[in-house]
Amino acid sequence: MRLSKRGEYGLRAMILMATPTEDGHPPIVQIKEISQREKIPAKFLEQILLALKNAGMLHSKMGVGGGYYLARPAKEITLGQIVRVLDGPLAPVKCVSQMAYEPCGCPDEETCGLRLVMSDVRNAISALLDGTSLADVNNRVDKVREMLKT
Amino acid sequence: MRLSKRGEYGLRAMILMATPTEDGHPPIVQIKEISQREKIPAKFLEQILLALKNAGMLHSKMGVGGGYYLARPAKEITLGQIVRVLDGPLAPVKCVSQMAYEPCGCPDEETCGLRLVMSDVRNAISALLDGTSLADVNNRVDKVREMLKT
DNA sequence: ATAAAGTCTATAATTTAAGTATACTTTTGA
DNA sequence: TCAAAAGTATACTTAAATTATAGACTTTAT
Repeated sequence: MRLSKRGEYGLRAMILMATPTEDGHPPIVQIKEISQREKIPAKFLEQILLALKNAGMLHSKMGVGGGYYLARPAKEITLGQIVRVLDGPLAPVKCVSQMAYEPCGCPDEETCGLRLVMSDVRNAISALLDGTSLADVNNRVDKVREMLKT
Repeated sequence: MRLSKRGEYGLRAMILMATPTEDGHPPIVQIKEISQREKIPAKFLEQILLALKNAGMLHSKMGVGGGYYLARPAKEITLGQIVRVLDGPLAPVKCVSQMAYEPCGCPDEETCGLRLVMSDVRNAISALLDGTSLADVNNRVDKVREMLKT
């Protein structure tokens, strides 16, 4: 049940880009900066951000002073969306996937025990990842920081 | 977040072996039979059952009339145990694994947003898989069968 | 014009997954 | 006692996915 490096790096990068700045604007961030701060190979990150851009979750600006920034407000981008773009469906087995259903070959799907359970697992994962936005993540981090300060 | 074929086949085989028979005994089942009923390549299944045996979840009997059977009652074997043997830790990232923790390299683990969320995901998966025994699965299948009958 | 950025595509390196092969041991029963 | 039925053990192969690197190109600000 592992998240790939691709997925992990992409999530880290998106969370970083969703970190609010003084002014209200979505911060514009360079690949190089993300790469250094999160210790992600720059060329690998490049591909990941490009995929996210092509999926419509990021915008970019070329040239001097350019970089990437969120295409939508942080509270409208969920972790589930990001993971699906980078790692594919959330479901542990294809036959319980909402996004990419495929039969799994059991004689009778309706009475397949594995399917019944894995369907619950997929729903639990989806509830968490589709229910958590980038803004939620950063709010949570802030709360933890508050707690630790005292 | 995908379950491997190894994990999937192993779960299917275990669920099948946990299917109760008339007498109370744990049924003894041959590789060949499981392989045919579940459409799993026999030689691949062989390795999977061996791993499960070496992990103490199955016993076996060699020779004519031999086969595999559950080492413990079906209600004492959880899906989580099986998945861990065949596919490794449930956690999406190593740094939230209970069984096989490893640092994931973020500057500060306590305030890592990804870690906070993935920890929830791992707990949700664990709650379901460690909370569901082979007996639970078959009871559930029986219930669905009842429902469909009417 | 030049340097700083992203774009695009190819390819290399590594790892993992999935499946096959083969030689062996144990047990039963004709 | 020996042949057939079963599991044991390990090695090997193949294919695919993952992770990463390389290089040539485009856009933009100054």
